[in-house]
Amino acid sequence: MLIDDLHDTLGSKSIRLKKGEYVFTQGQSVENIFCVIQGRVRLMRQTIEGAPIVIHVAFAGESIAEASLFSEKYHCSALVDIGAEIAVFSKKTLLNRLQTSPKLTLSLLQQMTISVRDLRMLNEIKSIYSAQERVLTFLRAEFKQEQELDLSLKDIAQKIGLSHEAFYRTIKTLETEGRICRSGRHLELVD
Amino acid sequence: MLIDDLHDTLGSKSIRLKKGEYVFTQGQSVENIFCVIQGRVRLMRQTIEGAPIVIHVAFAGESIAEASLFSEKYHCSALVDIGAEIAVFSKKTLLNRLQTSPKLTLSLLQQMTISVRDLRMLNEIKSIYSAQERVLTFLRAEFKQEQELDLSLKDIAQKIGLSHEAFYRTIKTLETEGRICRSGRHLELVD
DNA sequence: ATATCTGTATGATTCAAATCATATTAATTA
DNA sequence: TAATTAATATGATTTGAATCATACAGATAT
Repeated sequence: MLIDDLHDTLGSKSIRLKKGEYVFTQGQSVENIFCVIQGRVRLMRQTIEGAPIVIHVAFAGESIAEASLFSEKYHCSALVDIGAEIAVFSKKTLLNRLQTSPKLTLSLLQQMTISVRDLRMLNEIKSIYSAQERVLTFLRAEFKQEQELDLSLKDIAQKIGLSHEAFYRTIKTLETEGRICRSGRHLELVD
Repeated sequence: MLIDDLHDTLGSKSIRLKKGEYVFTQGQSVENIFCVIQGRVRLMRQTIEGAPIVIHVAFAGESIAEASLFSEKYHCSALVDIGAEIAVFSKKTLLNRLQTSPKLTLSLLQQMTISVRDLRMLNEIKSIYSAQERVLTFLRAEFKQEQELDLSLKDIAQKIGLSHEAFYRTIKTLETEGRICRSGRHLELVD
């Protein structure tokens, strides 16, 4: 786990934030890299014309802003979703340590490759026009990576680029057709 | 540039492939990581039900399959688009060198952060429902990163998740409305 | 130079997802 | 516990992007 490597190498300082508070905001200069220890953080981007969109939802154990390690400014905002404890690592110090700690760098690199794969998968899913196929493909992808992610249906809808109404309807249809099973917000593929 | 770092550290071996040949295919075990020296390579993924979708188009200077550095199998296929010269680096050797060469690892890491940002941007763009707004947002994003990418209109359409017909129509409308300028396949934002 | 394929372009039509509206239930907060 | 907010749900309607079809230009290959 990345956070352990970070902790071993850098020591740790942590902050507690309540729901609604920001870890950082879009455009701020990048001073720190963070890890969610507890709680949940939502990475959002303010689009110029429309509503803010959620880029990522980070759960306990995940690092955030690693993608900004080589950037001047944060390209998104991090909004605390569920009261969180967050480890803080100085970007400058981290960059220095990376020069000499291949283990840490590899750990980060590995995490980034996972992000890339996930993002590509999501892009692929979003290229599917039919809502049914899109949802099914998403569920198959989720199923593969076996990590129970607890997102609200509304969040899933946003993640895969459907209106929440369309998403509700789609999962209802899929359920009636017997292609998925539901228990509350948990969705499961049949067969 | 990553390829220089790779070359310095690993030495280089290169292959020449003609249009239509595959550098690697989805599901093959990952033995090598590649860099495009000349030509163009299309990363594609075969979806189960539908048409193959283009994940990425790699131009000269870009590495491909770095995201598979920690994977067992390639999760996409690399199809040569324009006859290409491609540098080949053994994954195993590369992974070994990464243990001891922080500079190389950082170089890779930096490239991955760029990929992550680009992919997030694309996801954001694909969340926009209106074709016009989607195209405009794409052009704004392209404009920012200043690297003239020479994709066919059809490829751009696919990239941003529009049917090519809808894309042709949209850029036509945007042009008539004076919001973009066109010269052949080159699109430019007005003001 | 000719043939073949691919990209560009536009028209006609369909259809499914967005949108707007309104309840109902669940989850937070006071 | 009550009050408030957010998520789930579903109906009615609109709209605009996909799809199908066809044509032409440009690029590639023979």
